[in-house]
Amino acid sequence: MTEKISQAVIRRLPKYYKYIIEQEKKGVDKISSSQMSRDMGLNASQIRRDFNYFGGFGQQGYGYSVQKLKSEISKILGLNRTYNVIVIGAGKIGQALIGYENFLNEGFSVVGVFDNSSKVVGNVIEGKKVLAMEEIGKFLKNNTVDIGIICTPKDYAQQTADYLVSHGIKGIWNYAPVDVSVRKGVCVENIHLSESLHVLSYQMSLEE
Amino acid sequence: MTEKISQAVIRRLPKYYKYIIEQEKKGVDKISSSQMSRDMGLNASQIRRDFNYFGGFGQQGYGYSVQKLKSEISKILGLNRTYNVIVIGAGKIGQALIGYENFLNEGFSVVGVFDNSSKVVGNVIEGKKVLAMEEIGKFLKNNTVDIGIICTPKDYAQQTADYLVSHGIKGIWNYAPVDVSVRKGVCVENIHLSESLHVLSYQMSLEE
DNA sequence: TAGATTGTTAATCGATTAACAATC
DNA sequence: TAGATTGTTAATCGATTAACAATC
Repeated sequence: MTEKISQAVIRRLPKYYKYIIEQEKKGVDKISSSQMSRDMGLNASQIRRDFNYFGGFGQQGYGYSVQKLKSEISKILGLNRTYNVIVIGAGKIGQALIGYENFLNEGFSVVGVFDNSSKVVGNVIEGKKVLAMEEIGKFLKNNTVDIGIICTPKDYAQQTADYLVSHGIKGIWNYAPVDVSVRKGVCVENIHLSESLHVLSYQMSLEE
Repeated sequence: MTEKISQAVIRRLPKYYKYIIEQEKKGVDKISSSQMSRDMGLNASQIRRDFNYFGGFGQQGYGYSVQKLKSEISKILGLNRTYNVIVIGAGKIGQALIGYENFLNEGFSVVGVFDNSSKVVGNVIEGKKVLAMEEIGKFLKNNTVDIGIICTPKDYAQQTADYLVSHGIKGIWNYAPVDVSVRKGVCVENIHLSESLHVLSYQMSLEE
């Protein structure tokens, strides 16, 4: 599998995964690319080609086993393990993410919550006690943490990322409205909620 | 301007907008595509071509006026007006969005908040009183509302969208973890936070 | 076997980029 | 004017899709 897999393909994988989970819940145990095509609004060739970048896990004349698809895509996405996660910044967005049950379902476990404000430190959110920022270093020494979710104000985002990375964190999920950059070998996803709001207003302005 | 503008171009516009706002804040009043290219990590030709889909607003030999770029892109994105917004579902995510100051900056005004739970109805969140779900109909009759932000549990998302659309709402920003569909003429942006988390775990699994 | 559907190649389509003429 | 930088075309690159052979 030396072939380079494009970002476009990768961004479709979570959609396939979600769809497969739904099918599984419905009790479906076999699915064809043409059925997926109709349900998901993607081209059937594209679906088959996407799967085949990873080796192809269908059966000619039959289709795809939902079980097999689920386990293969889940493996590709790295969802066949658990991730320990900390949340930095227990403001509104931080709190929302701590409680986002969907993450917990899927192997992401919030093991620590940190905040700067003495108003928040000590509070319990979704069963997690908020610790003071100064304790992060110690916490990271004593616990294995895979991912840091940055929910700080934007002026603290980069320094928070730097700090986490220097303490061995390998993944950053950043909700501060500014891109953070990290060294090679560390992964980051920058979330900009306003971008999609602007796309929405763009589209609305076309309708008039 | 009959030429079709691709989704790829449109998704870059908010990034340009954000960048321009930053430059303006720094007091920069002129910018070249090559400088933007370096700062944003995009190809300079692409930047110029993107702007030229909308008519081109630079000056040869000089570059782009930050003021002009800002006002043009803002106009294209439909940000030269105010949007009245309601939030349906005052759970954690709903609350986070109500308080997301960045929206308010940019002409999005939360005029109503609704929830089903009697535990929440009557509470005041960020200065907004939470109303009961039953009041939406009346509210929409008496107020102009442009956008509905859906923060309900996923099983209520589609019916909420249908209801809002039937009462004249033209834009839906959906945070429930399920795609909602709407009739032609109505705009929707479905947000799936977990997708980017899965892309993150995918990337992390490549690093091992 | 006949029918169905994948896997995979080749063709098409669309997006990105290089190049340079236009022009401030 | 000389220098700089846009606007725009043409070339390149990459992603999507059609088509069909492979095969269950």
